[in-house]
Amino acid sequence: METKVKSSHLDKAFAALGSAKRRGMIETLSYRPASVSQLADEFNLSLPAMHKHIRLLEKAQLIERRKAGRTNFVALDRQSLASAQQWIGQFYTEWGDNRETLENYIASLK
Amino acid sequence: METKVKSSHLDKAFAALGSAKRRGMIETLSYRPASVSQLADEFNLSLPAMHKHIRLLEKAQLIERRKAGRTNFVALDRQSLASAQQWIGQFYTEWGDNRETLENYIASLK
DNA sequence: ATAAAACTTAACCTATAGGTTAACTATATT
DNA sequence: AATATAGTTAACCTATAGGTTAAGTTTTAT
Repeated sequence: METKVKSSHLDKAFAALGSAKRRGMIETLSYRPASVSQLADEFNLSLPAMHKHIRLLEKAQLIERRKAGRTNFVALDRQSLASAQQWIGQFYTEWGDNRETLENYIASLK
Repeated sequence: METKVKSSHLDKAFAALGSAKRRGMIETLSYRPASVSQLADEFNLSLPAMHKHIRLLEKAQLIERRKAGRTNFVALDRQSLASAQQWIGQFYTEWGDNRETLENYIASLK
């Protein structure tokens, strides 16, 4: 399994996920692709504002975009999502946290 | 399984993870707790600069802090990491992505 | 040919990130 | 008591996020 990803991609992916609005867009796109206008409409954003979110998500490679006529469709690209999840997975594992508490650690230093 | 988390916490956690430096700090803390000075030293940052990162990570609840004498120790708090991972898990599943491509979707609209 | 639709781009504004240096506080050492 | 250690806080600077309005472009509809 390949885990190493260029750091700047993870930077952009995590940063992009740091907005509830954009996470909402990702949720929307998890059901089906949508056009820029449809998203702008759903999230009550002007086209220029949505455009900026789209570009951010695109640079983070969280979505892919394809133009059809005058309409721009975007779809989720689950690979960056996977990379982000895997990065976290290195340090968090579902099967529990049996590490010492900070308190114990400090006590152990004395 | 409880998935719902106050949106602003996820906002802060993901935003905090959107920096390679801070992800490095999290990796360091995944081995053992450390003091603010130790981290500043390891990451070649001034104390005020490190202080800001610490506060960000703390507000995102990615770390906990405890003062012992004049030294401030911080340790990973894996719960926010878990929340972030779970959020992503809703939309990305390891067992594959058999969804249609954007291209196919667009074709299907005609 | 004209006009409308679906963006895109540019100029602008405000807030926040992330660093700096300088000054201040609290704890430990000599 | 004086000094050094380990932070913290404040004032400042620059870059970027995320919105706005206005203008420009490309494609479709009339």
